[in-house]
Amino acid sequence: MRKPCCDKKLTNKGAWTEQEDQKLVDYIRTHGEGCWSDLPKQAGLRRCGKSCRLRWINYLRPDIKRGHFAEDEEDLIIKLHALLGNRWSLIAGRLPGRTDNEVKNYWNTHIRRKLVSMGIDPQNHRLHQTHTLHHHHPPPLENQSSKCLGTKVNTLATKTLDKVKSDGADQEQVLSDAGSSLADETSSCRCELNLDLRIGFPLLSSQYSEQQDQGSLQDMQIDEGEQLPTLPLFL
DNA sequence: AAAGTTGTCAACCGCCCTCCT
DNA sequence: CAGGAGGGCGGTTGACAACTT
Repeated sequence: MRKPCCDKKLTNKGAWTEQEDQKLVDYIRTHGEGCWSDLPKQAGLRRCGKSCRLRWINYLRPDIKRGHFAEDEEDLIIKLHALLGNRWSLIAGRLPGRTDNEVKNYWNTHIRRKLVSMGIDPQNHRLHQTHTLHHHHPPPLENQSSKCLGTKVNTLATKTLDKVKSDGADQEQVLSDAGSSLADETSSCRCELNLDLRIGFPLLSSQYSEQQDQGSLQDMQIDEGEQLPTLPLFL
């Protein structure tokens, strides 16, 4: 039986009060982050150390960017999710001022639903069988490219995660390499993907939705070698 | 206006990993 | 090497708000 991390009878739970926030902020300003297990006692808080850490990281930290996600942030989340899966902390690490919790919540409440409504499986980023963008130009793109890309991306994702996990691997470099590597890998397929893993892309998801709403994507012709819209990823 | 439903997001839980002894 | 402690993470919950009937 695992020991609880703190005595539940002596700790408060639920929403933090302003006074508690102030105590936590004051303590960290003076002593810095670290040693979360001792912090509550030192700071005079009746909270579990983990709860203090979470409150600081997700809410009180001064460099946190709160509020609505920008379109380019949303695009980046989708791309990184296609590459890394539910590794929210890694994804959040690429979004300055965003926390893993915030990214995870945003994914579950906004992006996931959006992808589903567009006929895309949010887990593997593939189009469902019943949806196609190319009604007038069979065979559908997803049949040609997704099988080809799916395997490559899965392999690449595994490699990427291994690198990120391994000692001394620079996350920035690994992700950058993964983007380039995938571009190389996909060059043999019919269509190319823009996998630039940075904020700022030529076609934003909102524009994509707009075009889809207007039906323009359904009739869109994609010539050989032409670049796909960057989102969503047809993996 | 009230009741029911859905959406959002802060916070908690418990598992896993790493570090230290 | 084994075991414990602490930190980090992803999944889930629950309170509250917003919306619908």
